[in-house]
Amino acid sequence: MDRPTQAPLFALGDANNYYVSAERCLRPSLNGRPVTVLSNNDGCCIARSNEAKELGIKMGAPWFEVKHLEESAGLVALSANFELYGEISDRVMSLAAGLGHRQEIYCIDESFLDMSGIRGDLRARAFAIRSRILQWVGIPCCVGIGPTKTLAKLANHVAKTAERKPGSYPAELAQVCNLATLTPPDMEQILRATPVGEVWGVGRRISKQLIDQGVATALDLARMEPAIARRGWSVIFERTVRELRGESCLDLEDIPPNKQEIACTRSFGRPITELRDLIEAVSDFSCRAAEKLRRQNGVAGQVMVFIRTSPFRKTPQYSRSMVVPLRSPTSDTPALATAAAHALRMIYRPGFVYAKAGVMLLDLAPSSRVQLELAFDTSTDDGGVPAAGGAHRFELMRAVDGLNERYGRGTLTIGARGTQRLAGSGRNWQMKQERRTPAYTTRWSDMPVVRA
DNA sequence: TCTGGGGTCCTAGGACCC
DNA sequence: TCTGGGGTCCTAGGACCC
Repeated sequence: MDRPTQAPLFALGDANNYYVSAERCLRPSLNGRPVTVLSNNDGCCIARSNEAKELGIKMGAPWFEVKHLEESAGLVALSANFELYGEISDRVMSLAAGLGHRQEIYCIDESFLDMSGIRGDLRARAFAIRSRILQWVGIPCCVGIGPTKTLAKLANHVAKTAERKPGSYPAELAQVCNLATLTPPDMEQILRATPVGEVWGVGRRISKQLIDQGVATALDLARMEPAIARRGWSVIFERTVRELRGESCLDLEDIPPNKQEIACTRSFGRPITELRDLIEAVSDFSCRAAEKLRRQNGVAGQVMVFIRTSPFRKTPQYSRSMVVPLRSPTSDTPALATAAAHALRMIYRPGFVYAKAGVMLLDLAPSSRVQLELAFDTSTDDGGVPAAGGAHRFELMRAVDGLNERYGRGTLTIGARGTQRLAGSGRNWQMKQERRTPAYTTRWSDMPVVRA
């Protein structure tokens, strides 16, 4: 318990081209081929193999713009299978945890590790974990180590780039890069070779502003006065500069905080104009969002709904959202779905071609106390919105969630009749079914769809 | 024809109050 | 003609991340 205070040291482990690598775990025949994974409705490329990157396919590239590469270059495109990626991620994360004493799972394919005070050859340790993940799960990873999270991120960038583009950085930094062991001149070289836009926290907009002011590399940014960063941009950006200079400002968050908002949004697979179709979509989104909410034992105080036309089309544009406060916070699907439908009716305008809609649950709180209070409250909300209606109702919801988790989502749905699959109808539906090979099909079932 | 989804945080500006 | 100052709270919008 009483570890002496150490100089902080962080590692960032990150899977390479994660979604593509996950697909390759199941289908080794994809190795060596250009592969891309497509977003919902096969809209755009959200992951690319190195071979696909070499074809010039950009992150987020619309599928219709690169589709011709299927014919001309043997590009393989797959519809995303997020359930699979989640399950493989769990395995990767549990192995990566061995790298440090604490782990923060940052996203599906990245985790930060606290390596402060760990003795021995850290580089060798990271290589050992890396090869274990590759061997046992089949996912290639890179590891970056540094005295701050921002520098660990940068080290990871160096490790990945040195591997993929020989000559960009010293070859001995490929796959695992520990910036903490570099001499100051070597460190300067690395920073000088890194475009400022690659620094974690510097996005497109700030990057452009920095370059306009002659701050083009990570080294230039590290030499900026933090006060200037704050005055010119924000406190967040000041922190980025400090971290880049080696001053640790961001702690490891090994206990994930509960979400402050929960969203479910989709682009539609086809143009939508009718209110009826939007209501079905929004009911479905409410349902999914409510499940996530109950999973974190939360209740929502507000529901937000938005609808919008496509900004990429020349057609008349319309985009509106509305927040509906709930009289009492709840995680009850019908209550949330009714509120969402109510908001939708308020903002819907006929005559537009809608491309996207979403439901967000806001003003979240832990449910324990509220549920207890509601156990004695069976009143209905304003406008006929049923209130949560007691603890047994909550139990019913959880039971339905359990069935859906076990037998596949959509086994049982509440309230929304005829939930139509407007979104998520991928091009390779049959391939998706095929992919459920025994190694990963703990939740598949042939149960008939039952609608409550 | 066809352009993802799900988050966090900060800031500016308006409303309101004394 | 001239038209305070400072505080709080809320929201919309914009930036960032993967």
